[in-house]
Amino acid sequence: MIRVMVIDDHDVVRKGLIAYLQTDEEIDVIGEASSGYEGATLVIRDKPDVVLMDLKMENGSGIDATADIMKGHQACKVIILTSFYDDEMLFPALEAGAYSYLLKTAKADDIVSAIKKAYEGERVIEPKVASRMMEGYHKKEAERHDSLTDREMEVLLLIGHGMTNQEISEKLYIGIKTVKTHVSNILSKLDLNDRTQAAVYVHQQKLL
Amino acid sequence: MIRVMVIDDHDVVRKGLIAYLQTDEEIDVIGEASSGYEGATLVIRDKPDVVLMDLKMENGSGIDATADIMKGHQACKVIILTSFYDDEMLFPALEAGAYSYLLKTAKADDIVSAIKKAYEGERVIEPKVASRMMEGYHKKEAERHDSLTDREMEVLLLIGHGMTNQEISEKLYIGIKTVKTHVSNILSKLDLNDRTQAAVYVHQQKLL
DNA sequence: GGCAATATCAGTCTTAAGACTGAGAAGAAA
DNA sequence: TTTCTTCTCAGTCTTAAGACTGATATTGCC
Repeated sequence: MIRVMVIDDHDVVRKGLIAYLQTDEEIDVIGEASSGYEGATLVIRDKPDVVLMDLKMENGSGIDATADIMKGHQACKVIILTSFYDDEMLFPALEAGAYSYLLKTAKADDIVSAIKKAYEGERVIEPKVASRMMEGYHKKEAERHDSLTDREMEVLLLIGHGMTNQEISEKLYIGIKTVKTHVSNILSKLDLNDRTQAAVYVHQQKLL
Repeated sequence: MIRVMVIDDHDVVRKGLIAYLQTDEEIDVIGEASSGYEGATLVIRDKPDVVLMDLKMENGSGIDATADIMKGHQACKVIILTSFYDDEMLFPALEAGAYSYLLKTAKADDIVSAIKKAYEGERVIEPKVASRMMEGYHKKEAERHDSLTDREMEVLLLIGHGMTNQEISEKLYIGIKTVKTHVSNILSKLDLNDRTQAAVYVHQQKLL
């Protein structure tokens, strides 16, 4: 039996996924969690063979949770499940220790298959995503140098929501001076003139 | 038995949802579809009591599919399932004939409950969404009356390009004071706080 | 003619933005 | 250990933004 844990903040998806997985004889769902933090804790305690992890969750991202898991239970195979539009997260996910990377548009049986393959030591990277990876690789290689840090990207996305520096500082629990520093660095790195152009950038690059 | 059909282009979600629903004794899943078009056809042919419809699908939206269904099988209760960020689709959905409107962050049992309620003639509108609806209602009511003038729309789009007041004034051959007046009126009419939010608005409403 | 909507612009005032300089702390990498 | 990066924050200074009030010209409508 492959011991599996499902982490997804969408109750519908999680319960459904579990119900479907239970129909397979080789799979045993030993636990579930609705947040990355809770999930990481459970994984380290119960040490499942495979974890199905939603990438985007309200309380803490799947990336962070994956990184936490790898610290406490390195043998675990984390399969990232993601919706279509965040394939730019593939690299951070793999870097954090994710084993496979699937789109939610994948067939349900592909998920089951990916679990079994992961258990046997074979990675599955969604073809669509993999091809984009190759396209974007060289570009990003050049851009990466003077690219945004994690924190800066975080701030940039909040600007893309239309937030002021004050609001961002409250959201991130940091000083407004710090936010201003981040914003200045963002504008400088992306060669933009003001936050409005930054917001436009976010939407044109479909970062949101 | 309540005869249910599930329409969702995410195979994981669909299969999972079905597997979960089948565990309920009162519910019988009689069909499924991975696109709105295919789903509408099946619904009209097999006439289920309740339809679970994903709002965002790759091939044709859930709104259109719902409208099609209501033309061919009006007694059908369509429950819209949606992710968190498209509550602006509530009105179009209800207009198209949707019966209930749930977020995917809802508990799995809430979905089951919503199906039973729909079958018995009771609507379920997600509270979070409903409250926003009330907020947005008057706004939209007022918006249609004194929506933006041609000139204001012109200015709004330039803001959406990331231009400053100075640049806009040069582009339109008018004084910067005039631009400021337009901007103030735009922000007031659209209930926004600053030009950054205006730029975000432009892109979210796909005006550019 | 009178009326309403629109577009234009002035003046004043307050504040958020952003540039620039400098610097301390933590962590990773060499 | 030293070095580098990142994240944090302070202080100063300049300017663009935006609110508010008020004014004039034009157009179309009743």
